[in-house]
Amino acid sequence: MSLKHAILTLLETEDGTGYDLLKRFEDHLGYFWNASHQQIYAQLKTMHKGALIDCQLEAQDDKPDKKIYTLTDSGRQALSEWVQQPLKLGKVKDALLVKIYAGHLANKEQLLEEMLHYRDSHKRMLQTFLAIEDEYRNSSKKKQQELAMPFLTLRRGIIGEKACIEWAEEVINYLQKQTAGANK
Amino acid sequence: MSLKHAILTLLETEDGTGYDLLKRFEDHLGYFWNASHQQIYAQLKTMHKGALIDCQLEAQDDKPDKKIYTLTDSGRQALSEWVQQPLKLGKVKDALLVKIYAGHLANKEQLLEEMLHYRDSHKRMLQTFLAIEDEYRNSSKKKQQELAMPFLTLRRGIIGEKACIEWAEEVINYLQKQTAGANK
DNA sequence: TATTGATATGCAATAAGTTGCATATTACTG
DNA sequence: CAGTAATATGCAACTTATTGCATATCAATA
Repeated sequence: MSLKHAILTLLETEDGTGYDLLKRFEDHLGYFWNASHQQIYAQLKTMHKGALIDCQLEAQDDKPDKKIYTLTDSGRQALSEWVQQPLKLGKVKDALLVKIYAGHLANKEQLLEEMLHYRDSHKRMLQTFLAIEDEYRNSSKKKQQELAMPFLTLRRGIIGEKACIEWAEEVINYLQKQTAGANK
Repeated sequence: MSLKHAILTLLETEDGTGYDLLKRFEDHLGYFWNASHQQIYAQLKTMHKGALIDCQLEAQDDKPDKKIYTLTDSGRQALSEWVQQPLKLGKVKDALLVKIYAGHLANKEQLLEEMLHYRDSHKRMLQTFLAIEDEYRNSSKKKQQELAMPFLTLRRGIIGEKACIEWAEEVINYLQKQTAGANK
């Protein structure tokens, strides 16, 4: 399992509650890892039982207590062991491609619309990433060195989004020719 | 679930046994969908129960019987319904990026080696895809029209692999500078 | 002739992920 | 003052996927 390792990674950077982690998945790891709050809370419970993380209750007036999780030595070790050992190649599951593969069954106009939407989503994502990149490039040398590795994951996002858009344009181009031809 | 739809898609192109489907996942959909044989056989069973597919036993001398599955009308309809309706965005899970994110904990040489291996795998994959592309471009106009949509999925593969390689080069470049610097 | 690899199928246990529901507070908006 | 969104947590049921095991034949190889 790797949600475990994703959580260890986030906690290694900074302690936090389940909710914090959820936000950080959305904001920082969102491009390459997703997890629902249910999954995160369940995983934290398991990891706490397994002594990979500690939990401090922070009482808050009126609000329910926060559970702030921190790495234990054992958790830190598990993380660095995981980072050392090679990964097996991850499995891909892209339903959109299955759909395109079976695209002759689809209404071309509808497919075109979906592709336009797909392209635009990815364009928006790219803009977001580019803004973060800009911020990084304008930060201090020290900060840049600190964030060098996370920055490389951002680069993956940027390069990946550009690829998505490039491909989407090809598909859109093809579908537009098709639908234009059909209306002649 | 979408393994169901991936299987429907494959069977729509051509009837086949579970084993055939496994091979076709590996050879054709491999870039964007993976499934183990256990998953496929179990899914076929479920789909057969649900009357999305039919099953003809083909007796073979000595060898165990083949179960050749074909789409039913109901299966064909389920597929075209699925193709019509818009998808929700798929979730990404890329453990390598989690690892890079936590890369400051890793041995840089080891990480470098893993990235070199990653790049080379993707280079090989790209070569394979380019060869298939070449084959397509040298086939008849008729064939090209028939395979237009699957060809677009191949294009996704090609563009995606190029992006992987480009990113890998960036990471490798960074890691090489780091390890060189450390040895000075 | 023994072993390996490809063909061909499947069950059972476990792990991982999704969906739906549930609660409780605070802060903002209409 | 009612409704919505954000904060903060979790259970239970269900679906989906992985891992390990199991069987049986045929063809080629060592």
